[in-house]
Amino acid sequence: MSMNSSESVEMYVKSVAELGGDRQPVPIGRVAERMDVTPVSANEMMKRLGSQGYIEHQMYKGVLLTRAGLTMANNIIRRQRLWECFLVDKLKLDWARSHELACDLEHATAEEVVEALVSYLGSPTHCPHGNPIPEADSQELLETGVLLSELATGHSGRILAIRPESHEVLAYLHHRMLLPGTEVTVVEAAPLQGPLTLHMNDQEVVLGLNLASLVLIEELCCP
Amino acid sequence: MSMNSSESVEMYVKSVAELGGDRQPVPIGRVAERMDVTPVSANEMMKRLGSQGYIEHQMYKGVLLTRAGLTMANNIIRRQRLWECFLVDKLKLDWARSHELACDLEHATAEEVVEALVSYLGSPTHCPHGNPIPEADSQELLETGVLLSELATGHSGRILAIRPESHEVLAYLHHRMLLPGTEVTVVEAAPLQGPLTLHMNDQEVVLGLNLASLVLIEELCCP
DNA sequence: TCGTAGTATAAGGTATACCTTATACCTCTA
DNA sequence: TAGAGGTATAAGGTATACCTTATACTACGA
Repeated sequence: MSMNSSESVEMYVKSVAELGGDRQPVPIGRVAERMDVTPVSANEMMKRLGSQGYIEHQMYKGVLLTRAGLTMANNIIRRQRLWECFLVDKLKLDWARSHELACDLEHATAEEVVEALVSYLGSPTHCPHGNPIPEADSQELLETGVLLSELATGHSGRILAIRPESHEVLAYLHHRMLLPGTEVTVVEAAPLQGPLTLHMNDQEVVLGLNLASLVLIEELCCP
Repeated sequence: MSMNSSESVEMYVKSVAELGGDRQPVPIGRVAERMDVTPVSANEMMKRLGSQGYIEHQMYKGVLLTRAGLTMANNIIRRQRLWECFLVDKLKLDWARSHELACDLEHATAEEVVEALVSYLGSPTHCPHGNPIPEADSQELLETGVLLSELATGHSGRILAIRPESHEVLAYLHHRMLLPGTEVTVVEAAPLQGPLTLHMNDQEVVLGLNLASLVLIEELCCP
């Protein structure tokens, strides 16, 4: 019962959570991609995480988070999003950069710092990218909205959140003003996984489908 | 020319600086003690730091910081003391705990965060324990005041700073109200490295000599 | 159903950062 | 000046977290 979760272990558990490991088995190959390691390395680590009780490995299918794993993931995500709030709201740092800066800090943050940060920030509920901040030791991974990539042509919605994959993605979306709160309408969806054409802020914006799948939308029923 | 300074490397360089490696050779045994590793391990690491140009090893005498080493140490100390200010002034966390909490954060802090933190905190000049915050890339390790352990009997002074060795030490001194700003008079110095008897806040306080050597004093000429 | 893409495991290697044990060596003090 | 205590190095071990190469196995689509 060692409470030794190294930075590496924490990053893997967070990755599994962000790949949906709380609901469906996540293929280890996906984890390897996300962590930028070889499948062999990811496999080794999954074995370790399994023996430490954070994941359950279904052969040839993927890994699922256990309760302990989900709790750990939520606590890491909690820390990260709180730091993002601090970096953006207080330090006025770049919205797109905040994600990776917070990722460095999240592993070095004691519980008492997290709780003090919560009060200091006024108990924020969402990070600057619109993602919900889990409660401490939460067992559920909150999901908001539908993917912009799955919004039907002609339909409208308001951007709720951006899944913060990388600095690159965030900077790109920030530059096109695809930010939480913005209203968008899908004008056209090109065939063969082609890009979406969106109407927003009285402008037309063309967005790749993979990028659109990182944008979470609250569909507006009466546009 | 790799800008890879691992947490371990950073901690060793900081230790050497705090042991006076900017002025006199620090015996590697002292470094080993401070880092809580064996002399053999410290020796291995000193070899690496030497090859990376952070220290200079004088055989059987000790290690000295190079320019690069001193710059690194100052930047680490700068980060730590800034975080201490944030933790104590903004988050209202424990004065004694802030040192080690900041030590965790200091290695995970990007340059842009440091600079944003400086503005946010209003460019503080000293940490909550009274130690000066070095400028970015500073080449000089600032020293303030004289050691309380070297204050002559009968003399008075004002506490400038506490050398933050450990949580234990800080908690002890905090409990006795030995804080920056307090005025103290040395009433008696027991022989054979015995404890000091101090007069402060209309009370008598007895303090071990080793502890007194962690307290920095501005001597008051006309008590 | 066959093959391929993806998944699993074995074997062996690297780098970091520690450890122990043993030996040699220097410096300083009694 | 001799010995003790501290310092240096060699040799070999551990754990983590990666890697490559090779082999085997599974699942799924054509």
